Amino acid sequence: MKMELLTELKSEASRLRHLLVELSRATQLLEKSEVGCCGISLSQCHLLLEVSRREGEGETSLSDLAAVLGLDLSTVSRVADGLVRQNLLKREIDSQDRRRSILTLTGSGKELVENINRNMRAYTQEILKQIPPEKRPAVLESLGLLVEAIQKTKGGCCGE
Amino acid sequence: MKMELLTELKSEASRLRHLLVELSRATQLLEKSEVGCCGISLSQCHLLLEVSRREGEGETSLSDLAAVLGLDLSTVSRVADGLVRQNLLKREIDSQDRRRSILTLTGSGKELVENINRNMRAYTQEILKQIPPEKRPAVLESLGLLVEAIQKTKGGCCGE
DNA sequence: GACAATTGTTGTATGATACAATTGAGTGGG
DNA sequence: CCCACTCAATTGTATCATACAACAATTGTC
Repeated sequence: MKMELLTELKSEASRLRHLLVELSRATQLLEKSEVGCCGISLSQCHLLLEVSRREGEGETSLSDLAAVLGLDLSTVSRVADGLVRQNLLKREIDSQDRRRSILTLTGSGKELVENINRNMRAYTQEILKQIPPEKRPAVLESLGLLVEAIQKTKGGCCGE
Repeated sequence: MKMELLTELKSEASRLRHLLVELSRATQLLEKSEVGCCGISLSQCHLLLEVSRREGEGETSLSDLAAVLGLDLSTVSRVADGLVRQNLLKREIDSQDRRRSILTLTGSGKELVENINRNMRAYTQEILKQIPPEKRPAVLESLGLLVEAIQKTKGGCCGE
């Protein structure tokens, strides 16, 4: 009995692994095809969307973004540079704490985000349409479970 | 009626989008943490695993890999270079068609792949353990549906 | 055998990223 | 009040990942 469960876990794990690889390739191709069209790079896009997502929930500093995006501050600083240079973001010094830079969307920034959101919305709808309507709730629920499970599992390193 | 369905599609799409972003971040962090430990880079790891996966199903050339991995030939060529230099892969000229290079794992290559597989197996099992056993089959099925759906949806570009 | 197509390599450029060193601000203890 | 300490951001430097273009070697076709 115990044996069977273990075997099952292993075979499920192997399937999961394969699916994760597939998924990663699929979404990568996807992002590649989406990008460039907007005139900004992929990481610029991520950063811009994150700033947009956080507007209304208080001000966003570079270190906030670094934490959320899981990137080094220096990386975020440079990516933001690009967006500021393209007049999509504005950098302002926080008057409360003058070490912090606050990022906000400019007018063109907002427009671009609107555009990107429109396209992403259309795109995810297309994906959903490929899935039978009655299965969609299950797919979303499952994906949620998976994301949570991955986040909980802090990836141990090879050697340890 | 129609209206409701449309609204539902939209709200599901929005949730899907959010989940995809989360998933992408989670797996990215994951890969980052896994990598480096094996002494090879992330793309080297992908390539190496792909070569390993294809052993037994015939010989693997650089363009085969480029196609499967969705990368440019030049990229694959250079990534493979690194692995050959580290004596993990062997490059041999196909005697049937001397333009082609056939990649095969060396002894150390096989060892490393074994190691990586062991760790990835352990890791995906850990993820699965975070999901209630009765839900696992549904999660796997859903993920499969999703991958398929994404692959079918050829990503249209922003502007179009 | 000339020419088009295929396979791979190399030059060059860009993007994404991290780590280390540095600068400029806040902060708390003596 | 000043010093040591911490924190936010920037900049220098290095590496990896990647693409496109130009080129070389082969192969297959007519």
